[in-house]
Amino acid sequence: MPAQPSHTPTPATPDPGPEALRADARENRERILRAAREAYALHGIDVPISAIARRAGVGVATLYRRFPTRTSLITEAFTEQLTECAGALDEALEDPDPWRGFCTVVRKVCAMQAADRGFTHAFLARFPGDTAYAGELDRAEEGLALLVRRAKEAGALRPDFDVSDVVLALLANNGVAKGAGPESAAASRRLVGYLLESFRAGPATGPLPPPAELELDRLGGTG
Amino acid sequence: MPAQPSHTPTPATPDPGPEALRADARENRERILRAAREAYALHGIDVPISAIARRAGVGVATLYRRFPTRTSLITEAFTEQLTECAGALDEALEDPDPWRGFCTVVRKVCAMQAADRGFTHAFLARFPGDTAYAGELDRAEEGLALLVRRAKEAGALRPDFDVSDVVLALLANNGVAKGAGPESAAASRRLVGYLLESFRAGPATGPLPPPAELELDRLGGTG
DNA sequence: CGGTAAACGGACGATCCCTTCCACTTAGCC
DNA sequence: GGCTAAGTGGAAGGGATCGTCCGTTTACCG
Repeated sequence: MPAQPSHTPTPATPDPGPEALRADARENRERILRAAREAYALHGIDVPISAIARRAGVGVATLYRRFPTRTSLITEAFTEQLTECAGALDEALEDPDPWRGFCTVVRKVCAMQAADRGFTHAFLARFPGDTAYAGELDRAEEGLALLVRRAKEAGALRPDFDVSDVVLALLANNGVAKGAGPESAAASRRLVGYLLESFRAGPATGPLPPPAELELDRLGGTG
Repeated sequence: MPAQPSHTPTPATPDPGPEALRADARENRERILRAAREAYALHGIDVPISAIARRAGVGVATLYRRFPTRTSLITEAFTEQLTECAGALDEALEDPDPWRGFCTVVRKVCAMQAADRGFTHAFLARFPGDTAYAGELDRAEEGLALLVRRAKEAGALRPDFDVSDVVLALLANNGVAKGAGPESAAASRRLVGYLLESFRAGPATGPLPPPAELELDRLGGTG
């Protein structure tokens, strides 16, 4: 990355932010994001950039100037949904019944996975150098750990449940939800039903294989 | 496909079969299959043909003459494992305890998924016009249905279990097993532990979301 | 041992995708 | 209204993979 001309008004920020854009550019930026969300939801994050540009009715160059890298577009496109996830977690933490909160958040995130083919990929993929994601993820993991602890203390979640089992559930659900149609949504619901049932503390739970050391990053990489 | 010369000894079979090959060609064919299995296990079925050829120590043309299409190579490479699956199912059917048989076959196939990155893809992907697969699949589904019925009658498998839930489990497991390392094998084992527990007939099982109309084909397509 | 056809390998054209470049257009300010 | 810089679209460069072609090599048979 070459040095900027010596005295631009914004020396350290290559991205002036969406508000500083010219009106038409801001409009196009929104169109691109909308198109990207639609395309990702329908076809996963593997859709060519050119397809997104075409769907947005702009040229490829326009897209690239606004989102210099592929990942920056993906990141931006899914920020909304990530926020929604974080909100779901916050709501769950406010529920007086921690088990109900736990179920709700798991159901919600899994339903989002099933509804949007690209979501999990964006959710699980580690974007190098992307600090916004990292912060959210850390916060989410903290909140999740708290929720799990409370649900266990309430005697509703089985004691040998591990926080990483949430990731396990998300990955499993992702495997089911990848198919496009409405039946994959149904399949996802049924899987979550099974899983939540086995997560619940019960009388006759036998020993379980040990939890894998799953992290929210490190996963969803190459598959 | 143009007509053959009028009177070849094998008029209807474009593939003379591995035995009729020249010695060096047969040797190379085996090398290619071995290389393909290794590569698929390590990196999934997305590895370039050229990489497999290189690994096998042959040129690309050699590979293409033996396996005219990408899928023909994949099909051939995974036949062995499919046979193993069928064998596992047969064994399970001979087990006097249908529940134990059921658990064993689920664990086995899921472990194979976790051990071999390409396996599920080859297992679930529908290859148009591939009759060998179709026959095996039909047989497998029959056997599975029988096993499930027996396990239910024995009172070990919950009554609202559906045969398609096996596919559900495989897809879920696939989502977990996609990561390469040993921890994905551990994750797979743990998931299967959870799932089998929730599949087991128990006292306090609440209502479950309805089964999706999952078929062994139609899935694993585009994701 | 020599001939022939099968088999071989590397190079090649086609296709797809990402990314950059450049000449033209247009919004926003004076 | 006109100037300027931001913005735009399409074309072109670069990389990867698929599948084919063709001149060369080699196994097998007589």
